[in-house]
Amino acid sequence: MARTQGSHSEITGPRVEAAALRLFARHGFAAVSMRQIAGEVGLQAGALYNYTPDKQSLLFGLMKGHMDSLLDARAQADKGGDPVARLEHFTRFHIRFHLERPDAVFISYMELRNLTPENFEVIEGLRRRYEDELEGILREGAAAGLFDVADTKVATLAVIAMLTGVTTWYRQEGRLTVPEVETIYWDMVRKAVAA
Amino acid sequence: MARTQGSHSEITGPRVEAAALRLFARHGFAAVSMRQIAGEVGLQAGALYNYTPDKQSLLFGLMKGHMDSLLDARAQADKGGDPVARLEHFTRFHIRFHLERPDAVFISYMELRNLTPENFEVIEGLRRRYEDELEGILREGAAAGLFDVADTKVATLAVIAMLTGVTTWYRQEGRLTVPEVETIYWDMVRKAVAA
DNA sequence: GCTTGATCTGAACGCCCGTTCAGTTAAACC
DNA sequence: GGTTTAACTGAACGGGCGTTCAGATCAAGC
Repeated sequence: MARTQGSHSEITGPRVEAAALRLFARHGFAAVSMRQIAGEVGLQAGALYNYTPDKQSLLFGLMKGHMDSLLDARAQADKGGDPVARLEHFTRFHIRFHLERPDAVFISYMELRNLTPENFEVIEGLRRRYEDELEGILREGAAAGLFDVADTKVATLAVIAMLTGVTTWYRQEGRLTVPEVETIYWDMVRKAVAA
Repeated sequence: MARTQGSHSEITGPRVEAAALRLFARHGFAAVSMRQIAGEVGLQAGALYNYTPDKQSLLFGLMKGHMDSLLDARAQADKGGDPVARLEHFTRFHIRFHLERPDAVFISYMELRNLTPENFEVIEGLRRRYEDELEGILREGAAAGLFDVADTKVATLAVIAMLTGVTTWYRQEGRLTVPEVETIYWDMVRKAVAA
């Protein structure tokens, strides 16, 4: 047996990534085997190596893809304006974006330690670039007297931790819609940094 | 060869737990082997089974121990008072307690998915009991008109996520002392829930 | 319709896994 | 000092791991 009916790399490739994303998020990178991923797609393990040089690259590709699309979406979305408006926009954007891809978020925060040092550096750099977006807003607002934060860097990390935490409890079938959640969090963020 | 010089279970037992804690936190439960843990303590893998029935119990014991001591310490520390004072006390307690045991915190938040369903239920229950402590304070303060939170449950989770986030960036050698960090976070928490 | 190249199988490689256990040694007790 | 018991070794168990590759099969272009 060999090449199977209806096999196409442009279909199988994304299916491999999707299966890896789901399984890594569910069970963790180290606990998922290449055979499991292959099984999910309906392949033998060997066939995966048409799509990734190794397991590590598979993980890195998922995380890099997530961070790239996060930074891209953020760049598209930032409409400028005064710091308060920008902060509200950032808050709502962050919540919406993260709630739309819970698996990728989970992996990107949990599997950092399973990256090789070089790959870790890349992801860390992208994460810092995203944090800098928020820090810039807070710094600008503080300089204008609109915000009062004791330590801009700490405030940045505190706000991001608070916002990202939403992914640990939010359920689509729950009692709150995403816009409602956005508003609740924006209320807390606004007050937390208020002058 | 067999029993080694100076071998005592009351010494080896804690050493096994400490090594497992360190290694699980560093590399993740699934990525750490029993042979690695044993090596760290200077044993063969088989000897570990004098101290734990299996690897899963080792993880569960660490997490249960952490949650128990968290709830114990919290029970000891709650001095009562008005909701604002209690909230400040909770904030400072949470930060201090978590910064004192980063490895246990890391494991307890990251390795939930590696617990068997029954063990998961136990840890989840303890975690909820801890969250209820904060939720009680917020509810009491809101009823008294001291706090203004749109959704008490969401506010609870948001505050805890923000506070726990401190463990991801705080370094002992860094520019901030623990009390300074406590004060910065308390300032944000206070304002975030303020009326 | 033939050829070519992309896609996948199935088997194998060497290695590590969690766990068990008979046997051996050191500590503890009388 | 002899006996008992706690602590540990070393080897083995069956099985799964990531990765490689020759060979088989299908899709696509002429």
